[in-house]
Amino acid sequence: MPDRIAPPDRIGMLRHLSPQQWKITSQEFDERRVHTAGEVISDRGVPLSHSLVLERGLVGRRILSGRQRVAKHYLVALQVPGDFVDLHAYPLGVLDHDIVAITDVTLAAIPHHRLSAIMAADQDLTRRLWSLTLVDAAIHRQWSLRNGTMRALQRVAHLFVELITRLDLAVGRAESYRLDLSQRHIGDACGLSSVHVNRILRDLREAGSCTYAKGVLVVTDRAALVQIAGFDDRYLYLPRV
Amino acid sequence: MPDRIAPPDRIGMLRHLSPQQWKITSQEFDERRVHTAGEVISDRGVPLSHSLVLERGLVGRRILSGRQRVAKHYLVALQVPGDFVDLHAYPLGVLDHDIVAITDVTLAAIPHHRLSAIMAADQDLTRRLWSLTLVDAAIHRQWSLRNGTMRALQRVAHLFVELITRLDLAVGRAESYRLDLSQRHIGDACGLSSVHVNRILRDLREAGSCTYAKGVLVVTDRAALVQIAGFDDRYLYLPRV
DNA sequence: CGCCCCTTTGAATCTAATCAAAAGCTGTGG
DNA sequence: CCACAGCTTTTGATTAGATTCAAAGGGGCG
Repeated sequence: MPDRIAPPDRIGMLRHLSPQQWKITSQEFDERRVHTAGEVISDRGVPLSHSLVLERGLVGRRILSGRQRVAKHYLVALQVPGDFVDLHAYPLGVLDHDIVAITDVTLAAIPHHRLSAIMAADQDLTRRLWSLTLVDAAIHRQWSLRNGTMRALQRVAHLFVELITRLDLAVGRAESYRLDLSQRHIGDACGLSSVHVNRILRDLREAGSCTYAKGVLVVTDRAALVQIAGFDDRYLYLPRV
Repeated sequence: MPDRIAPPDRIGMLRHLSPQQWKITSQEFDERRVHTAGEVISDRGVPLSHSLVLERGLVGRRILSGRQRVAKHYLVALQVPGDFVDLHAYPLGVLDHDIVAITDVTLAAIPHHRLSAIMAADQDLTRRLWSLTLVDAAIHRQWSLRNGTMRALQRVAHLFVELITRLDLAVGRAESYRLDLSQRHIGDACGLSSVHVNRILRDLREAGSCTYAKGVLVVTDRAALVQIAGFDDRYLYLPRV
């Protein structure tokens, strides 16, 4: 019998799997990993033999843009608890981006050969795991749209609404969220300078929709924030609860 | 014996499947479709029972941004011959974007239930089809990076280099490419106004790297264009040939 | 205490959007 | 065959949004 760890909870996007499917899958995790804020969890181009589920904290997927003198970071994705962070490494083998811990995080790791084994026995499970990676792709499309068509205020609002919508699913609805993103992180995700993000956060505060300070987002007027963001959650393919 | 059509060629990204796998898959296509430039091939939110391989022409994936008075179009992806256009509709069932014909196109359709049948018999084929959808996701990440971090000149150059790299794989290397994208299309893909795209095309021409006129891209100095784009093809996960 | 990173604000600059207008092309119908 | 409508391309002028540079204040940590 191979080594096992206590299985991760079935929360957030993992609800796309049935309870039975998650029971089978979650037993195959063999390692729990802890990283502190800022650590690089895996580097682009390195072959991976495990995939990770995020249990606690926030993880970013990062591309170093323009390998000129000043390496600028750009965030192509943020993962919340209940997300597979790098399930796409299972079919692809190697990733085109780094994975970094935004906050202190804990992750559960499952070896690809075990994934392979349980998928061989359940075609529907395969289809659902595949779907999970495609929801990520849908989110990429929306980020691309965001940075391609929206002004700064809307971009930040849209990012906020996306994150709280996903967090609602993972940890329950609240009016205050500990994101622990620096203004630089927000800029890296929205294609803005951190200076400009700062001004936008002031604008959002003065508009009375939300305040962001010390890594905590307080949503004072959710409807207003959704309105500014022009947010439509269909692209998230939220599982029924 | 169900109805069949002449199988599509195994070109471009389809080379991620082995010849044997493609032989099996390509026999299951049951319909060939033709659309003229500008037609909507499928609408967001509509359940799909087939997936499509692009045989000829260019297809765009489009999101209508800001459903206010003036519906603005944004292109989240462009597909070239040899691409599955909407394989992700197989696991997802429904798409979050429209699919439109940029040029006159021909497509081959395969029903999802047949895909399901052949994947049940070949786990490696499943993994490779899954990979194809993940290469699309990697391209989304790069588009997001492009619109999030690059200035207009680099964005257009990067789009051009990406497209010709993918077309090289599908139809062979050349120094001239019939893209048939209008300047508005290029703007919709790069998050720029068509007016600005026009000026950028002039800049690229005057820089001596390429000329774009009447839908035809003539690459006069490929190295210079790649240089301007800061292009690194690793994200395309190109199959060996 | 001192260092470093994050936040905040101001000023100048620059990039791209917007507004406006004309020229070129294409297909249609008289 | 020509006239016209509609769309794309092109250029100019103005405006708006975001970057960059600069500098100061705050907080956490060794």
